[in-house]
Amino acid sequence: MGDGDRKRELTHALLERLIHYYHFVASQVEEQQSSTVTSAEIAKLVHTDDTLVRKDLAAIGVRGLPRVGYRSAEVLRAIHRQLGFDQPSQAVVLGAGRLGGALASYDGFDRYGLDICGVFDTDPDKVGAKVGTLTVRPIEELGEMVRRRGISIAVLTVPAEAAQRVATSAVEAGVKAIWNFASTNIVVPDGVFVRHEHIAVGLAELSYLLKSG
Amino acid sequence: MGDGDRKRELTHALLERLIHYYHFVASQVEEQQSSTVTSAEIAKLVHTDDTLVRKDLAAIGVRGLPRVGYRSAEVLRAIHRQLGFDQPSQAVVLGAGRLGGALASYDGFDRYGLDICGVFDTDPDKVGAKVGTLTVRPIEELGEMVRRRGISIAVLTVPAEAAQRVATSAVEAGVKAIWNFASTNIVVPDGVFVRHEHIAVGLAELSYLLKSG
DNA sequence: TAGATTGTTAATCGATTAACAATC
DNA sequence: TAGATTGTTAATCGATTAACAATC
Repeated sequence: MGDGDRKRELTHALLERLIHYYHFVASQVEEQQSSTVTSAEIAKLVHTDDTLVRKDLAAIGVRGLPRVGYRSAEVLRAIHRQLGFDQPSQAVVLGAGRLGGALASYDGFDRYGLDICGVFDTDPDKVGAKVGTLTVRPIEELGEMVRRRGISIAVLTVPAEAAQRVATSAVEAGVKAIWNFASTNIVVPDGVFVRHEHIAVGLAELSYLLKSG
Repeated sequence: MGDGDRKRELTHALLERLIHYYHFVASQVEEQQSSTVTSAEIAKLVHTDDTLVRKDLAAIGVRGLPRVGYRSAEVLRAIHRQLGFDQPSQAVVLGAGRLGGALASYDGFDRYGLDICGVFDTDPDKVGAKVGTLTVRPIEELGEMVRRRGISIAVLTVPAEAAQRVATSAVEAGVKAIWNFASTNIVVPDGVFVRHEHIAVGLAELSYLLKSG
């Protein structure tokens, strides 16, 4: 990317906040008649500070109107563009257990430019089953589909002992990022992103807050 | 809590790192014969810096051995104590769909002092079904179970339109924290913790990294 | 001892918050 | 105008990193 490129690297925290803003502003637009939203309103919904909201919006080029707030449509459009929701990423889910099924049939992804376009499993009993609008396919067909459709992301929900093997074959087929729900580390070549999702963390944190707070 | 109390408030980030350390040190103990681990080894597994690992461990009172590292058992014990894994928190899952089922049957919680002891749904077709070792119960029985067993956490996986209603009845029954997977905000009285889990964030972030990095 | 590793202080960095000016 | 809200700079805070001393 060139020096003059508008798109700067967003930090994890900012990215997360922008997605939250997007979510809540979109909800507000659906539920209410108002076409504008103030930084204080967004801040309240997202449990953060209004100054931070203004700074974040300024960072992605949204200008507000003093005494009015921000035009909701403009906020949505800016986040949409900044996060590249208009260039959808295609993903496959590997493992058609309960978690894989939940993720594959979750209909909240498309709003964020995410398209789950396949579910795979090794278990012959699961192959052929319907998961939402998708049909579970045998894992042998993964490589062909990834190559043919240029799929870039794999969502890994297989058991820990299969995780490395399945991840390796996904990467060999051309996947560039792995969202890993298996409770084990996986090793991938340089240039492949891995995000390890540690599902117990959220609950453990709540539990800790209860005990200490 | 008194001034002299040992247990200080842990930040979100530190809490998350400690859980990761716990997870990986425990795995390492299971897999290898070594009973010690260095800060550099932990740092590599968790993708962070070895200085930070030493600082974190010092913060929870673990002392290492120069030229050797840390005794794995001591690391585990300290995190275990600090995070209160020995005083288990009991939780119920509300909503027995795919996601609720996945969470209710996930066996990785107990290691962190978390005990899922009930699954509830309104759908008569789901009531009575087995989810892991649990049986789905009608939501009408929620209050009684929460009161009788002193359950403090509810994991909310019902559809958005039911979220507020179900959350309210859980709070009325005595639940003190809600792990909210419904894609809507819920309002609770002061003193009740809510953690909103926005499932699309992880995937959206990977997608963004692919497009920009 | 020499060397590897921990432990800790200081420096840096970035994110958040506070203050207030600018604007309609 | 007065007042509500954005926009932006400066101050603060906390987390991370770097440097290096302490230790076995």
